Parts: sequence; C-alpha cells; structure tokens
Amino acid sequence: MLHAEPYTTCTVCAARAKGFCGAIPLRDLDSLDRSRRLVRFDRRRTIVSEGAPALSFFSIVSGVVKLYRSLPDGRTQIIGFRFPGDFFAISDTETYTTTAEALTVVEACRFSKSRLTRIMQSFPQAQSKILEMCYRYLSESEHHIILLGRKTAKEKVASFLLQYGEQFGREAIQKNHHICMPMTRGEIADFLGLTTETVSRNLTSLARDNAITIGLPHSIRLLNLDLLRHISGN
Amino acid sequence: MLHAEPYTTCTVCAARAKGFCGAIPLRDLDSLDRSRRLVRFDRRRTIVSEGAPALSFFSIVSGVVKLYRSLPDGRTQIIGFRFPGDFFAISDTETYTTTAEALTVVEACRFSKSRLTRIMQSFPQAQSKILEMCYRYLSESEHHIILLGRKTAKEKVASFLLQYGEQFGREAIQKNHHICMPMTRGEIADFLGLTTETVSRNLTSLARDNAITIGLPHSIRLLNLDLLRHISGN
DNA sequence: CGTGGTTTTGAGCCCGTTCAAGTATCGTGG
DNA sequence: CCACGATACTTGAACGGGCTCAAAACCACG
Repeated sequence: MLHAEPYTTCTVCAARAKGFCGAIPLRDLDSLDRSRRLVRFDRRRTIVSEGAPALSFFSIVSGVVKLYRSLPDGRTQIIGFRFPGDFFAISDTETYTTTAEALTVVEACRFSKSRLTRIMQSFPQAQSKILEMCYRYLSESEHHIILLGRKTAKEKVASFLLQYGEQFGREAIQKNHHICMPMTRGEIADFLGLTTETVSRNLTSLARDNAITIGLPHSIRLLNLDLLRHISGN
Repeated sequence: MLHAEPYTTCTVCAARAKGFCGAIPLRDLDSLDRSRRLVRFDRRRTIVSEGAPALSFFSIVSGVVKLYRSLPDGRTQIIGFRFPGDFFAISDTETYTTTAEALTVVEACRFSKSRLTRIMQSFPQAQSKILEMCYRYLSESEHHIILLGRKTAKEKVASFLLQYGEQFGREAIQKNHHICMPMTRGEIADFLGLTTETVSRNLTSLARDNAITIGLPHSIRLLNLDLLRHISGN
C-alpha cells in the first residue's frame, strides 16, 4: 500500500525541494513528519483570517493560495499568491496580519508556532532557508510596490501575466502552452490595484496586440514574451 | 578620552537595543566590534545602487535612509524609509535589488556578506532577530501595498503622516511637537505613488481641516491624530 | 540681495473608474 | 446530457480624481 494518499510522508513530498523543509537532512525527516499535520482546504476556503490569533504556520504542498488585506470599508488588496513550497501565515505578532484563501484545492503542512520555533532551534539550516525565503518575499513585495505605485494599467496587466507565467517554467511558456489561471478577473484587479473592467479591457487589448490569446477565461496563452516584456515597462 | 567619536564601540551604541546586534550577548560585543566597520554618508549620498554587486549589509546607527527602485524610463518608487536600528541591503542575490540613499547624514555599520553569515552562524539569536525584523519589514511592505493599491490621495497622505510620526514616539506627538521631515514633497510623492503637486495640495487640504499645521515645509505638527486616523481610511 | 531649487496654486486634460447593459461560462438538478 | 439560474466576463458611455503643464510664491545659499 504505497502512497495510498499522496504526500503522506515528507520523504515522498513533491514540494520538499522548494520548501523550507528541503533544508532539513533526510535522516531527520521522521522528526519533521511528526511535527507537522497535513491539512486540506477546498477551493475558496479561508485558511487564516486577518486579525485572528496567530497560532499556526503553513507550508504549501499543492495548490495556490492568495494573501490579502482589507480596509474597514471593504476595499481589498491582494498582497501576493503562494505556490507549492511557499509558506504563509508566519509572523511574530499575536494575530495574523493578512487573510489567506485557497484559490484551488490546497494541501498544506500546518505547524504550531511553538513547533516551528523548536524546528528552527534544532535545525539551523531550516531557519536559514526560511530567512532566505523571506528575502525573496521581501523582494517580490518591492517588485509589487513599484508596480502599484508607478505602472499604468496595461503595464500592470502585462507584468502580472509574465510574473504569473514564470510559475510554469520557461519551457512550458516558450512552447506557447496555455497557462491556467485559477483567479478571477476581480482577483487580478485586487492584485493590481485596478477594477475588474479595466483588467478585462486590457487583456482584450493585449490580445488585439497579439501578445496573448484568451481561450476560456481562465486559460491564457502567452504568444509574444518579448512584446509582453516591452509592454510591461520593465 | 571617552567617546571621542560617538558610537565608536558597540557597547555604547544607542542603536544597539533596536538593531539585530541587540540580540548578541554583551560578552561577545568585542567580536562584533571587530566584524563591522562604522561608515558615514553625507545627505543625498547613494549608499548602494540597484543592480550593483551585493557585497555588504548595513545596520543604521543614526540618520534616515530611503530605499527605492526605478523603472528603465526613470519613474521611481520609494519602497520605504529606514531608521536607527534598521538594516538594509540584505539579500542572497548577486546584486542589490534596491537603491539606498541617505536622507540625512547617516552613520551605519557595514558588514561584508561573509562576515554576516559567520555572525549568524555563531550567534543564532542574531539570526532569529534578523528573521524577526524581516517579518516586520514584510508586514510593513504589505501595509504599503494596500495603501498604494486601494487608497485615495488624501488617505495616502494622512496614512504617511501617521506612520512617519510613529518614529518619534507617542509622547512627542501627543504633546503636539513639530516632527521634522527630511524628505521633500517629491520624495513623499515617490513613496505614495503620487505627484509632488498632489502631495502639496493634500497637505494644505489637511491643514485646512485642522488635522495638521505646516510650519517650514519640513516641519509639520500633527494636531488631531483621531481625525488623521479617520481620514487615513484604516 | 540675487539666484536656483522647492513648494504652492491654478486650469485643463486624460486614464481609470463608475454605472449599466449584454454575453459567456459554470455548476446544479432534472 | 441538457436546461436553467447564478456568477463571471465583456463592452460601452460618461464621470472625476489625480496628472500635466504653467506660473507664482517661498526659501536657502552664496
């Protein structure tokens, strides 16, 4: 009965290479296995809520998570998307500062805060890896900050397509494969600081430019990466 | 000849409590002293440049630093400001991802990347502290992201004043002291994703609302914090 | 005092929003 | 498998917040 459920143990986990757990030596994976709990969330499920007591930390095994913050009047802004290997809901504050929601079915490893602290103490390599990933998230935030502050709508949409496309690797895109986008136009808008309508208009505009083709709304093909890069303003 | 130059040693450094070095035990401060080099930058000096080889890491002893990124056509966006105790220019990339410029005279401790790595290996508490500060910077970035993506000009300006004012502590502000702002209107604009004119207009508008008074352009008094908070949209 | 840069203020315009209508898609139950 | 309702997406027309361009006022420095 091998792998009755996928990813039941850390040794066979497909996300390990990308995740912080990749820094933990093979011989200690058993100990890691006992610290975590594999949890599963349906599409659209809120995983943690802004303001709720921060008890757990999550490392994604499969699926896509969106992180967002809201203003009291309901305006919301998506901070970023997280993919297999990424973690979220980390902090040293009493309460979560962002809400995390599953965009697809999500499998993740949940660690209690205290367990995570113990893991970082026992495995300095794990702490280094987490720090390294924090640098990356910081850099991605800065990338997003200049996008929000200084780019036009069309530049934002082109930048988003390129950035999101990178998830699927060079080859997949260069072979003009469709990339599948689990987020709605409204979510793209909440990510780019725009409205649904503006995102829609600019996607069709990019399609007219022959930079992309839009199949079903959630399947987009990137036709001309150089053109997209040019339009993106970078 | 005590303290001929200010902050010559870690033991007397005013920024130690706030900085990552605060996590290093007193008895090891000598070793820290030998790892760093105290450097001084004039106002308006670029400390590190986006794209240049990332060789050093800086921890601020005194002064204010602005971090920014630019697009190829010159549009620039300020990512954030850094104060005594903060660090900047950290990353694990080959080149710096942001430019850092001194807004005032700045004194900082410079560490080579390899020295910093060794310090983090020798003092796990220091690594934990750096990680903790990264969480804070991440949270601040997220705060800035929702500001840029979803707030109006007036909300942005009010948010900025409140956020910047916090540097000076509750008491100073509640006693209606002037707060001194070393950045120009243009820099506030580059931080908030606006233009100089819009910042200026909204500052005078806040003054008309009796939320603030503007003395000399770089000295602002926060009159009504509750009103500012209300206007800020949070 | 003059000179150069910063800040303020004004007038007009434009990009992205808002409001509205129409169309496509998805999920559900028959 | 199809019909139906709900939701998401697209497209159009008009509005308005923030930008651009321009000029005046202010300040800092020699």
